[in-house]
Amino acid sequence: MNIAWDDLRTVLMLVRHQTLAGAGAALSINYTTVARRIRRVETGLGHLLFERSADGYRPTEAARIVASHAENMETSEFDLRRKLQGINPELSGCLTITAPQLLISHFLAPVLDQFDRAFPQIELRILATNDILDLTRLEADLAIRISRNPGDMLKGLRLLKQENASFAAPGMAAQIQSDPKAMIDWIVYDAIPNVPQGIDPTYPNNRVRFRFDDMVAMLGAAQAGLGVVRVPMFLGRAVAGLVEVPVLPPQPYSDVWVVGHPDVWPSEKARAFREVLIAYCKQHRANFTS
Amino acid sequence: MNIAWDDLRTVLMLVRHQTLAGAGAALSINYTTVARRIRRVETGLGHLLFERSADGYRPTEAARIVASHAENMETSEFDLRRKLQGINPELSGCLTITAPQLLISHFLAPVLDQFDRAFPQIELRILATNDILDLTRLEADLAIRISRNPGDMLKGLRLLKQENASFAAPGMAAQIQSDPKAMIDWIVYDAIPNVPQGIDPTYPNNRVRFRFDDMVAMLGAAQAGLGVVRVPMFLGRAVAGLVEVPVLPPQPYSDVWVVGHPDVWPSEKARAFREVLIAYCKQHRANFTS
DNA sequence: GCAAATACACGCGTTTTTGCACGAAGGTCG
DNA sequence: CGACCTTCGTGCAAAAACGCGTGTATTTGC
Repeated sequence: MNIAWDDLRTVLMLVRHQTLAGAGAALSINYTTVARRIRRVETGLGHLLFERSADGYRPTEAARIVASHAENMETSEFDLRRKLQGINPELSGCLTITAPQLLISHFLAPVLDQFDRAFPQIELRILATNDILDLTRLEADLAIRISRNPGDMLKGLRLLKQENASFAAPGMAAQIQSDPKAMIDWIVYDAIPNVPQGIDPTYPNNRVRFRFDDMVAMLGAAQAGLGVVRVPMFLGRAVAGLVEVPVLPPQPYSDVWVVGHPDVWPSEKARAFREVLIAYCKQHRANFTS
Repeated sequence: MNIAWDDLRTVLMLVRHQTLAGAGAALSINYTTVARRIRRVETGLGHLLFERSADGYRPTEAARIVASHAENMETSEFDLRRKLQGINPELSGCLTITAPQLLISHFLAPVLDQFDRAFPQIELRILATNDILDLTRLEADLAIRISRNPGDMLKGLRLLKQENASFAAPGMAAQIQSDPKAMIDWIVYDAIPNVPQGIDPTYPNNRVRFRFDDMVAMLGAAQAGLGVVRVPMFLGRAVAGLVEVPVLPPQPYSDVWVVGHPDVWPSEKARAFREVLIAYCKQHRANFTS
């Protein structure tokens, strides 16, 4: 008569992943165990939940109903874990931060060092990705993001105003300076596949030479002298082998924010990290604008 | 990192019951297991959840937070089980009905017999109680209730209009008839502790002799000739050793309803039971009014 | 048309979880 | 003040759950 809640979670995972192995991996258990739990919950509820086939378990209508309620339970679990994280007074344990790779590698790395020295009991976990992680699902405790506002229902603090500008390898920079009317090759980001707006009329001839989907590769190409890139000012300045070129005058760009879920935001560990982070940003804010 | 949902339920039960043994009984597990699970979830979450003392486990603030979220999960579980019950097309398995004891013993018993003969695959479970069971928590699938409306958010169908009247043992009835002006002793229900209103002026002298908290005992007392009772008409007529006395003319009384949760209501088993029930009530509705 | 890959089913040995019996501590009542 | 009741903690054996290896069916790719 009594149904195990963990079995409901197993159903949810199987509905999501369609295969025993996939669900097992998501739960960090063997797929055989998934199969056993499914059989158990099926007999317990008195409903067939999946049609077994050679290419996986196909959920029945009943399974979808189970899954949707298990999803509510999962939401409650995340709510709970965030709340507990928020009231945790310890300055020890794990703290997960996410930020764009390039922001970490070319600017934030010293913050990590400082924080680790100041709070050696806290194990810092860094997720360096351009993906927008789901802070509601506790994929990270705090996120450092480049955007116009915190977004969603998140709490946020603006760390830095920033501008972007045009950069190129020194050789190319010299060539542009010596012949402003010559054709200027641009390396642009896939998402905005045109020559930037607002180019100084001194340089009338511009074209897109390459479109990239990855900023790291773009910087490499620019370093190799393949063209001019528009990047945030801190980044162009921080990358060796690039110099600013006056083709594109500095323009306002999305700001740098630290954001977090309201539940997690007040936690001691998050507060401690923000303190170190804010101090560091204040100290180096000149890097971000002209 | 991963927290077992069943452990959260265990925390919920311990917060509710305060003692390991109580929580264990509620979960049908040994109390040592409760203690072990609590320890496990405490280390898993990194929060102390209970203060151990000789008279039980006292929840901390963190435990209350866990419990409140586990309560949401429990609600989801009940939602789920009702939904599944509602879409269950089987005419087999268990069906739980609740009704007031006296309604069952003096009127509904034949329905149970008929239903069991018509649907032998369905195991009928009867909760004969005057308590209002929580259909949301699936304490019963259907309830037969004496009330003015279905109540809550429940679906309902009015089965019978009924009236009540005054009954007494034959000896007492004869005495009342022979001497209408003599003092008439009443046996009344605790909840309404006065002589009923609307008594025929032919019988001017009335007093409360006993107040009871239990209807079965009241009937016994009336059978023994201790006084006059006001009861639903079907009941006075069905009980051996009582006859109607004209002291209190028949009055409208709360009706008989069958009610159920909207999720469970459309289930095949519930539908089948209602069919038998309604037919039986139609056939015998004359018993309930004058 | 055949081989590789993928996915499930089943049986066996191991690990984990659970229940039970016993003992200690604190509170209650005569 | 002492017997009794309730409650929790611990050690041990039984039971349940689990992971692994093997076998089979079906799909995919060449």
